[in-house]
Amino acid sequence: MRKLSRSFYLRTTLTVARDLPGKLLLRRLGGRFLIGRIVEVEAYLGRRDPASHAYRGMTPRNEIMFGPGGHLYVYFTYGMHFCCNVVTERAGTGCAVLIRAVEPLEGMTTMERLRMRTGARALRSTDLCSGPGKLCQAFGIGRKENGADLCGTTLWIADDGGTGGRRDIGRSPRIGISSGREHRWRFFLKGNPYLSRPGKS
DNA sequence: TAGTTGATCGTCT
DNA sequence: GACGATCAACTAA
Repeated sequence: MRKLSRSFYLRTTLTVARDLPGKLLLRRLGGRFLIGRIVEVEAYLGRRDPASHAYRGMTPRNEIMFGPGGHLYVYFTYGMHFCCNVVTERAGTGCAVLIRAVEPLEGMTTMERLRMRTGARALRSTDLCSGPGKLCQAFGIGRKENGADLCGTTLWIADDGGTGGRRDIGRSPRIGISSGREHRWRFFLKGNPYLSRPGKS
């Protein structure tokens, strides 16, 4: 298993987004490991993308997006949820990839405990990390993780050669976007039961 | 199964 | 002051 290097993240955002499904998200949390396979992501293309937080330029909230690739951009939304993004490309571009869903592989009892804290009731394994807000909760990702270096030792992404080639990757319009006409910038593992919603491509 | 709604607050206009 | 890259519970059919 190989930790992804900085050069992986510095590539074109759509390329990074297409390559992320199938990779492993790893988190060291209080002496334990949390591991999940990324199954669903969305690309946000910075200044030229009306749906991106970076569309109107840099603000105190989104400044991490304008840093170099390979860092985590975490933001708070709807008054109750966090979402986590992988910053891509070189500094100044404001590009990122939102991680929307993960298949839990290790540390599931810790994930369950973290998810229960804010009152979730039914917790099948397919409900643990099947959405951007859910996976942040399950992995204990919040304000403190904003700006975390994915080339560090507490939170990173790795390749275990776990899934096959690009034929397994589906593609569809992004979810929850209302501004402008939508692009097919959502990438997911076809037929995977851990998606935030069925992957029709 | 599809559609609706309340919770809750940081961010930007 | 309005709204959002969401979630879970609820209703109707």
